[in-house]
Order: sequence, then C-alpha cells, then structure tokens
Amino acid sequence: MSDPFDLSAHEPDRAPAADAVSAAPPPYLAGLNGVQREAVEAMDGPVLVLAGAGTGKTRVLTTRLAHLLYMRRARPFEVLAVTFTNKAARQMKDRVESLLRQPVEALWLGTFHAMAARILRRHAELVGLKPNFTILDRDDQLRLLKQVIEAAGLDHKKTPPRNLATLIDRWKDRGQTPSEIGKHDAGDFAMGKGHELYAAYQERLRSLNAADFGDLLLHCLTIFKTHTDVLEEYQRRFRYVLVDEYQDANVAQYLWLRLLAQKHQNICCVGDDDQSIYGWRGAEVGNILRFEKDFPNATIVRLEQNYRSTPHILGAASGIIARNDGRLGKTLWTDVNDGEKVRVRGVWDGQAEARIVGDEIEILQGNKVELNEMAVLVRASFQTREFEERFMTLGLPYRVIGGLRFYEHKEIRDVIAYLRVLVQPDDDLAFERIINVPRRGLGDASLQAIHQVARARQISLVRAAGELITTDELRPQARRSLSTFMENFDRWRKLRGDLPHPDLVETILEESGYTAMWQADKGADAPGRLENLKELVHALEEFENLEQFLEHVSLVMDTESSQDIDMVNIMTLHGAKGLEFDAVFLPGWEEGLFPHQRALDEGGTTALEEERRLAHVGLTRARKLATITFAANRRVFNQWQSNLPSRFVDELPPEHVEQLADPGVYGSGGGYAEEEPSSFNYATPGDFGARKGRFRRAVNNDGMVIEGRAKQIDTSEGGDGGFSIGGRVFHQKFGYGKVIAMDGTRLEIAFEKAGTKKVIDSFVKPV
DNA sequence: TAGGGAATATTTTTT
DNA sequence: ATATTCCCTA
Repeated sequence: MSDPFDLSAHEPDRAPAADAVSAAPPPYLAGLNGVQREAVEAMDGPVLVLAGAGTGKTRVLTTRLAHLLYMRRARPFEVLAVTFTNKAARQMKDRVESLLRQPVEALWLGTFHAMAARILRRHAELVGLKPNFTILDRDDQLRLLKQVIEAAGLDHKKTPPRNLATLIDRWKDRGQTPSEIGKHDAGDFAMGKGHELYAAYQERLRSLNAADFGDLLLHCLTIFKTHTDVLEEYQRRFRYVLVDEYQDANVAQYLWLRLLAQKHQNICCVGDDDQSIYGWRGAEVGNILRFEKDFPNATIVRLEQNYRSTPHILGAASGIIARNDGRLGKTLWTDVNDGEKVRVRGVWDGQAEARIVGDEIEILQGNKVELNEMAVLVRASFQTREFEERFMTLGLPYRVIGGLRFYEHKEIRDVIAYLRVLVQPDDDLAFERIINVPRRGLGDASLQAIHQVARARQISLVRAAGELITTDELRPQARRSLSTFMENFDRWRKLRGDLPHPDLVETILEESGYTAMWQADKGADAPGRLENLKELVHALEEFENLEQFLEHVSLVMDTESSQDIDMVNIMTLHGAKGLEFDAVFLPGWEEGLFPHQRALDEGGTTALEEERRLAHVGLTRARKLATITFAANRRVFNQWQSNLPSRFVDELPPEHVEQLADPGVYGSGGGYAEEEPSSFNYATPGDFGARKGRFRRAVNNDGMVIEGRAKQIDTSEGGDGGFSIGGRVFHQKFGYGKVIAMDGTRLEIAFEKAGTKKVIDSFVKPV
C-alpha cells in the first residue's frame, strides 16, 4: 500500500477542481484501522462495506467521500451520496467539511427521496407532471385515496384508505407501476379491485400534478427506463456513488442506484444486515446479497471491531442476534475489557418502570453523566407517555424525538396548505383543506358545487371556484364569502413580489382570520398552536423563498431539536438507529409488545427476526450501560394486561447480564400497593436466561402473572380445572367474566367490570 | 351550516 | 383514554 500522504503517488486522473482541494496531505486517514482504511482507499470499482454496529461505518463513509474530493477523483457535483434520513445527510456534509477543513458545495448529498425529487423536478414532464408538482405527505395521500375508493363505488370503511396506501406503497417500493403488476396481485383486497384502485390513484395524482413519496423514486425509474438519454446524462455525471444504511434500501431504491452507478461502477454501499429494521417499509436485505451478483468484482470489506460498547453489551447483543438465521455473519469484538453487565429488571407495571428509569437517570446524573448521553428507547411510540409524565413530575428535562413532529401539527399543516394554494393554485387537496378553515360558511354544500364544476370542466378547484363566484349557483352568502376568499388569494399573490415571505405569511395569517381563529379558541392547546405559528414564521426566514420552504417541509419532516440543551432523549428503537449514548434504557421487553404482537401474528419468522434485530440495534446504542426492563402489567387502551417477559430476555447470554432485584415493585402499582409486602423474590441471575424455555411464572394474590421465580401459591381455593373458552368464571377481585383464551394454566378473561386480563386459573372459579 | 354528542378506531416501526 | 369521524338537530 502506497503512502496516502504522498500526493504524487496518487496522480489525479483529471484536472483538479480548484475549489475543493487543499495542498496539505490528508489529515484524516491517520486514525483509521486497517480495514476502515481499505474501505476508504478502494476508490475504483464497486465496494460493499459490511459494517457492524459501532464499527465506524459513518466515519468510513464520510472519510471516503472526503478522500474522493481530496484526491480529485471527482468534483463535488459528480458525487452522489444518499442516506435515509435528513439528519444523516446533514451529518455527512458537516463531517466531510470538517475533514477537508473547507465548505463543500454542489454535492448531490441527501436522502433518496430528496435526490430523486431533484432529478424528477428536472424531467417531470416525461411522466406527465409539471416541474412544480406537489409532493404529498401521508395525510394528503390518505385523503386522496379515500376519494379514489369512494369514486370506485367502494366503502372506505370496508376498504380502509390506510390499507390501500400500504398496498400501493409496497408496489412502489418494489418499483412496480400499475401496468407492471398482475391484475390480482392484491388478492381479495377491495374485492379484487386493488389493481384498479392503484391505477385510478396514479391517474388522480397526475391530474393533481402531485406525487407521493413512492412516486419520487418510481417516476425516476420510469424516466430512466424510457429515456435512455436522460439516464446516460446522470450516469455520466455521477462518477462516484455512496450509499449509507444500504440494508434499508427497497427494491426501487436499489434499481435506482444500480442504474445510476452502471457506467462508472464506482458505487460504495455501507450496510449491516443485522440492523435491517425496515422490512415493513419495503426494505430488502436481499439487496446486500444481490450486490455481489450485480457488481461481480466488488471489493467486500467487513468492519467488525467495535469502538462503542463494552464487552458485556456486545456480548448481550451478539447473543440475541445469533439466534437469527441467514445472517451474513459478522462478529463484533472490542479491545475494551471492563464495563458493567447489561442490567435486567422486572417491574410491576408501566408506572413503576417509568419511576425506576427516572430514578436511575437521576443517579447517573449525580455521577456526572450528561442527560444528553442517556436515552430511553421504546418499541412503540405510545410508551413514551409514561416516561414523559414521570420525567415531568421529577423535573427531569427530556426531549421526545420523532413524536408529533412540528410539521405534522394541525395548525402548521393548515398554514402550509395556504401556502400551497398560494404557490400552486391547482393544488386541490390543499384548497379543500383550507376552504373553510377558519369557518367562513363554505361547508359541504359549497364544496360539492365547486367539485361539480371542476369535474365537468376538467379544471382545478380553485379555477372552478373562480367560475362559481360569477354565477348564481351558490347561495348569496356563500358566494360572497367565496368571492372574498378568492380575492384574498389574488391580493396575496400580488404581494409576493413586494413583501419578504415571512411578512407575507404573517399577513396571510392575519387577513385570513387564521390567527384570530386560534386566539378565539379557548382550548388548552390554542396558546401552544399560536406559538407554533410564530415559530413557523420565524423558520421561514431560513429559506430563500416559499417554494424552497415547501420542498423542505415535504421532504424534511424532521425538525432539529436543540442538541445544546442537556436533556434525556426519548425515542423509538427505529428512531435510535445510527445514534449512540452512554446509557440506554430499554423498557417494555414483554411478549406482545417487544416482540410486537402484530409482528408475531402477521410476519412469522421473518418479522420475529426483524424484531430481534431491533433488540440488537437497541442494545448496541449503548456505550457503557444498558438497562432492560419489563413490566408485569401494562395498561393498553385503558385495559390492564399482564405480560410475560420478552423471549429476548431469555435469549440474553447469562454471563453478560446482571439481574436486579427490585424492592420497589409494589411501590406504585396502583391499587395493589398494600396487598403484598415486599416479600416477592426475583430470580437470581442464574435463574434468568440460563433456564431453558420460559420463565417460571410467579403470581400475586390476584393471580396475575408477574415475572420472576415461582412463588409459593396457596392453591387451596378453587382452581380445579374445568375451564372452557366462553365459560363464565368468578374472580375474587375482578368479579364475573368470560374466558376468552386459554394457554396452559393461564386464562384470558373478559371481566364484566374490570376489563380483559390474563390470570392464573387457580384464582378463578367456574360458575 | 355548525355545533354537540355519540360512535368508533387507535397503537409498530417512517422517508 | 383520546382523537377523530359520523350523525343528528337547531
């Protein structure tokens, strides 16, 4: 291997780009290990980097990109670098700039969707769109689908738009247009009309001059396939292609990449099959395997040395992931020798869990661990609530990442709709959203009338509205109101040239009565909404114009939460991918929640393995400390449910786990606090995990299943079998109920007063 | 047309 | 439990 610091050894193969090169030797290669360096320096030809968690994947990718520019292999605009999240894209840009110690502009660096949108805007007319097409979000998509379903004479209750959306998304994820799928690919869905609905939806999108997320990629593929000249232009341009989180790519993205990289073959994909957690969104781990076939002479680099976590954390994570079949099989290792074991702790219920996590966080905080360096990683977003409540009580600062995002707030979406109509008058969906917000007497009847005109004349709603105000179709009141509404928009459009856009938006908010609407609202959330509106106007200053802002909100749904304030992070496991923290809390490791019941029911082994990868991702986020908790009882939909510990708890190798006794189990278990003194024993570490199969169950006086070592139970009362599904039973505490399901000695009973619970049979009597 | 009140679904994960 | 959506009446 030649000396990378010697520039003469790497004679640039093209004219240097004056703007991106400094004369100093690359300062960034020094800290890399052998394999990392190999991945960075293998610049010619396809490269696949299989990078385990915490092995310096991002570093390799960014260094490689910096190196390409530094070595003048490509000018910035000749490099395509795609990520899945905007955050990752931002990070990559920042890091490349800091490696090169200068700003880098003109790179094609962004999410798949952003890059595809950029290409599509330039060639929109090739797929029947105008360059200013609207990008629909999930909400718009669903509303449109509802219309399509009803237009097809179907009931949107029997054919839920959501299900149709998922179906269509999956087709688009696979790169299939309506003409490329079989007539019956949708099976029974919508009485076999799935295909027809898809086609109708695409037609509607086109007439609305709109594209959904999937279309951004799909339309690109169509263009590439039908217009080779366009494809060639991009193939020539992109001398180097870099891909982050490759295991998350769906087929459409894969095809997109393959087409673009075909000419130069300089494609570098970084991924980890063990971190593939987006199968439900169409991600195809198989893409990793196909890579070698499509790019036969690919260099394969494995990164296995972990620089993040302690051996116990790695051991625990590896132990879990080892249960999966069909892995590419990396083995993470580390130099580090010390560190604490992964802690596992069972608790009484969700509140106790939140309380204990809160306490632990305060202890860590006392030990000078920054709150920013701690995270609570949940399986499902509803779990965040209990932590928020607890942390609020404690006065513990926290941020929920990925919760309700800024742009998903109703008031923000309303304003955006105003802006969309302003910029793109033909945006029917936006128009529909705001025509009567705030209330201006333009209800269903008026909207129907407008629709009728629009349909008859094949024009957009705004144009139809413009025609309607010249006729006597509408009631005078409605007509006047609509007329004012339209005049407002005309005036605002004229103002666009004269007024800075934040001021314009403020004007619109005032004159439309939108601000007034919330000021008049007595709801508890109204002040917050007004705050958000202010924040939105403020945010507008960051953008050059409204179009840019709208593109941003369509594609960048995340908002940067202030990293500089010291706060505990709460987020889903999915949201945590790519992040790391000193201390990680993993609550809710219960059967049914994690692995999630729905994954278990619908996805079989494949889905279970994905859940397992999720567990692996969660654990490997931790640098020093990982704490797993599971609650015996949890309130789901206002119903109490007893749960068994997750099978993943069993799968943790005992030698890497410390089982914690928890004296506080009964401290806050709602009404149960007094019933059982703290005599309840937890399993020793040996009992946990070492035992084959399930935990032995313990029960409290109510016969509800809680975790741990089986406790002596007085079974003298009742429990002589004879239960049957549908049978009526009586429980000392919960009263009468009906047996819904039986699993050995466990019964699931729908109590008349107390809701559905899982209880041990010996505590109920047949009646 | 709007506003209240009932019925109903929601909760897996997201660019 | 909460949020939306639906339905009915004023």
